[in-house]
Amino acid sequence: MLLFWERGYEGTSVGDLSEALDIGKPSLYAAFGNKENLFLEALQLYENTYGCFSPNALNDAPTARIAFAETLRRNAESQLNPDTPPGCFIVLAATVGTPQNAEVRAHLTRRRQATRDHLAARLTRGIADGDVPAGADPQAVATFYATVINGLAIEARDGARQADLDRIVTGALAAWDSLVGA
Amino acid sequence: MLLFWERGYEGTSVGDLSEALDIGKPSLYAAFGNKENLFLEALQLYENTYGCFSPNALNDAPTARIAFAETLRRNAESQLNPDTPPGCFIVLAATVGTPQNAEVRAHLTRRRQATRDHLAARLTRGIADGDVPAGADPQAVATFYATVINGLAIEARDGARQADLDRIVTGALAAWDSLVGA
DNA sequence: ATGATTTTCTACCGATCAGTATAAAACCGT
DNA sequence: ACGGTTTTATACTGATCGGTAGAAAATCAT
Repeated sequence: MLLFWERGYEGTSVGDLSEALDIGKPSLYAAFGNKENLFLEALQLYENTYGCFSPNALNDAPTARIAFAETLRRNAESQLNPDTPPGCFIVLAATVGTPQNAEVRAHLTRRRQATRDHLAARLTRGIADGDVPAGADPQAVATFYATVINGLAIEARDGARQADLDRIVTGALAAWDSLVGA
Repeated sequence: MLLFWERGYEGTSVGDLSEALDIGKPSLYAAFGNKENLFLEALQLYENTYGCFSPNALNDAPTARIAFAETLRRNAESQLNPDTPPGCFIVLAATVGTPQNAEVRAHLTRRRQATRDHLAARLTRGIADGDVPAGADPQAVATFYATVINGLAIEARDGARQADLDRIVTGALAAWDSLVGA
């Protein structure tokens, strides 16, 4: 997971993984089948542990605004966890590459779309709960914050510090009223 | 340029380039030296033609706010130019990869930093011109909008449409007053 | 048109890629 | 201790990587 996170799907060879895990390549293939499946299991592990996006933080908060604030703050923090490579695995590991790995990229695109859908659903609930104006466009607002989350991954890779990311989050949250049409 | 743009640095082989240009590999090497230099020349061509960020649009506008609005709108449009791959070359072509290509990634990181610096410089000028509050933090504001620009590249790659990107830009601009401390 | 120069084509280099055949070694219940 | 099973280490496959040697072909000045 850490190697895929640091170098991406195509930047990580099965030999690298075999060496890092101190396990022979045949054992690796016996356990995971092939490189793509191994990557998908690493992605699953990522989402279950260090994942930069937490649906729980989104749903547990009492209002949509608080939920988004908490989600973005956690996101900014997890993107610079000193124990792991900077930036979000899902955003960075496979955005471009060879045609033969298109399926891996499509899988990560679907994960990013899932994040967008989670954000939009929380806004829809906020409208139902009455803490978001009825005229708000959940898809549009969700896409804006998803864009910020994606952009944070690049910033983190470029060497941004925690204070930098926190300021970005604060700026994004400042747009809330205008975005939801308050 | 189009191949590197579509597939990234490591996702594009010299054989692919040789075939696409209908030029033998030895001719390619005679003209460009090696793959890395060829990539840097493709990047130069990108910045001179389709580049998603235009310093001119930033400096020609009368106020910083208008400059940022124009810059972001042009950016959102160029990221979905139907004649070229979606998303910004500089953001997408090499964000992760093998250690041996670290220098290529560092080069693109420097280009992204240059964009950030351009944005900050325009804000500093805005303060001098009096159209931006004196208390504004140019670096912080510039980093926020750079993050949005980076995030747009991912959105474009994920299949966003022009209206989607335009809404993101509108949302980002809505945060202006709060960001500059008006 | 000719001799010299440049360009291009074919074929190759060693290294590395994802993936595997084979056989030794470790483990297991009995 | 033993036969049967699983795991592991070595060594390999064909394909592709970035890059190049050497010969053929096209170009050029005269």
